[in-house]
Amino acid sequence: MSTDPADVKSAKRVTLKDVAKAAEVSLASASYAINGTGSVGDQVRAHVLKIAEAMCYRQNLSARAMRTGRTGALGLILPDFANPFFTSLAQSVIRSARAQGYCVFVTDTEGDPNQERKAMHLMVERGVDGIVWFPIHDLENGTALINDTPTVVIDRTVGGIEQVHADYHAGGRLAAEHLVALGHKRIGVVSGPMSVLSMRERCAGAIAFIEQHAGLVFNLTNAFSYDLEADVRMAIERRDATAIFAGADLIALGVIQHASRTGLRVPDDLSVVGFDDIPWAQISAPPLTTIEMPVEEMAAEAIDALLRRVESRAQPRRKVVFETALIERKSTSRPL
Amino acid sequence: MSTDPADVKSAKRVTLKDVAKAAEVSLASASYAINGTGSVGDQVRAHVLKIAEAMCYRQNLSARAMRTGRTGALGLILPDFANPFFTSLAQSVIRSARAQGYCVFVTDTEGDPNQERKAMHLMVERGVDGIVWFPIHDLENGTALINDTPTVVIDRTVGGIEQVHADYHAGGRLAAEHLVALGHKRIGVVSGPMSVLSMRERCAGAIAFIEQHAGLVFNLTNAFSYDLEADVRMAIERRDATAIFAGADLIALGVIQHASRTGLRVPDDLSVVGFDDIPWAQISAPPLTTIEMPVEEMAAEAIDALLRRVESRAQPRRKVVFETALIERKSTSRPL
DNA sequence: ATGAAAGCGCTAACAT
DNA sequence: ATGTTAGCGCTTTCAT
Repeated sequence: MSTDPADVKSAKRVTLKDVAKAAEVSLASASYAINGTGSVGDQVRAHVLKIAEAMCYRQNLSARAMRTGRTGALGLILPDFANPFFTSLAQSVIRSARAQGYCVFVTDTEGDPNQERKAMHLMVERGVDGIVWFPIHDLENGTALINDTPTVVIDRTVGGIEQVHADYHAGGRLAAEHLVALGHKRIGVVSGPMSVLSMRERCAGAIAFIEQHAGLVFNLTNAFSYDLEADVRMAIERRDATAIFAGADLIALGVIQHASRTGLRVPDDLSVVGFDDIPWAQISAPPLTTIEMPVEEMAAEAIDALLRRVESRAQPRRKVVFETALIERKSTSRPL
Repeated sequence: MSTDPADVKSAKRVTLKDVAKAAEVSLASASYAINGTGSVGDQVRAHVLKIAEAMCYRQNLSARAMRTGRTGALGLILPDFANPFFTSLAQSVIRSARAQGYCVFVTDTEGDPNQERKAMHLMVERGVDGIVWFPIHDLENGTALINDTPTVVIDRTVGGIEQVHADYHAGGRLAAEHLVALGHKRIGVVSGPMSVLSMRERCAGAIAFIEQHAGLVFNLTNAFSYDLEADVRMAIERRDATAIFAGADLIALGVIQHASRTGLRVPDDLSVVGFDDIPWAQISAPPLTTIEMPVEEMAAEAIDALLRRVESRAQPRRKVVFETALIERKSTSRPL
């Protein structure tokens, strides 16, 4: 009579054993049928599958993990969720992983190396099959942290671990070339924190080209932030640069807004190039010209490399470097 | 001699048994010591802990999960990572969960109800202790999907499941009040997709107040997107509204940029209010006046409610509603 | 093709 | 306070 879910009982989940019993086959056959492994007769398989479906059977992946040593879970560790760059990356990683049948634990470290260490430990305890790691800083050697769990590092330089990078140096150069090609002679640089190699390289790439083909008017550092420090605000107000290369889009956006607020028109009075191509870049006013890295491809490569290591730990340790590209929008033009 | 990790062997992880053996105690005592459960002598506990540390012991949480029926993992399911609103929410959920010792599987459904169903199943299989769910649409009844896993829904209305909402109606009214208080008499509305209750309520709240205290010049719908549809672009260009309420910040930003592009100054010629207070709102030009919901508190409440249900399923099903607030920035002013 | 049974690492009765 | 031991649900070897 009552098919309603009022028969809650203790609501125990149905197990493979229940299915096997209901289907009147052995545990093994049920397992074979459901996983498509061993050998089972066609009608048996079909029958088991039907029963399982009818009983709403769901595998217990913890149990399976214990037997197989594989959890089918991956970990993603990144410094800060609030930063839009990491968000794009997270999305790509999660989707790539899903496409390969993996689920991902996501955690951020709030920029704190202590939390980072704890996060790594936690992932290992949880038995993730692999870790995609965007470290806070470059590291001499990261092997102690990962405890033999297959890991690939994105964007940073960490000894002893496979890495996926973009060609930051070339990217910086690309930005500078663009500015010089436009005819700019007096160019300023506002870098992000120089503590990470990827930032040093962007700026080195840009500066080398600028010094050779134009003039470097200033070279300042700012936090990885939309808010500008006093010295860079002053440099903008001094107006002796006709163009600025910013080491990150967030900073570039800050530059644009400070310039606008102090009466400089972008791009007429001041051209601005960023780096990263975060989503915000498209909706800024004017839309930001920037250097893009192929985030999606980098994420896919990270996952591929990771799963390759999961299959067989004896992988050569590689570092794959992706090309960057100039995305020309409206924040740059010829100097007046 | 060689203490270097060259003795890789088969690199088997050290188990509790190994620790117990090395510490010369029973498995149980080792477990007690490490989990701080049962009763163990102080020196024994200390000894076990030291050995475990020295051997780099890490619990196997799959095994523990199998015994205890608890995985210590939560699932977060949301429609779309690219949308900045979900990102803030995800960050808050992850941090709240971490504070309570939980790790979270994150997945997006790309706005596809099919993927949503699959995601729910996957979470159940993985044995998450609970699910924080931001559904794509409102649902008559969601109980079939969750298969008895404790779940709390955010922002949507789903029958049979605990919910955490903001007071959308009051928020919409707040926005309208602000515009009317500024002296606007001709106000337009650009809503987001009306298929979800939270959007219908925002707009209902705004429109009711506008019709009573000013004039509703137009009432259009747009996708949840920065890009504007033809009819709303035309409505803006027609210039018979001095202010616009947008059902979402993303849309508000689109309105601002289209207005600017067609020669309207914001806020002088056109005031714009949004809804959500996404991170981008602060950096738009001009910074966007908007209605904020307390995302962090909502996430914390969701996690709390969830964990309460995890402790004991026999919780009354509640719906908790948070207040919204007006964030006054620079996109609104008195009409000229 | 199918079944019986061992055991993954752990926790929690239960004995001592 | 400490030890012994029975499973949790599953996969997989080994018989049949």
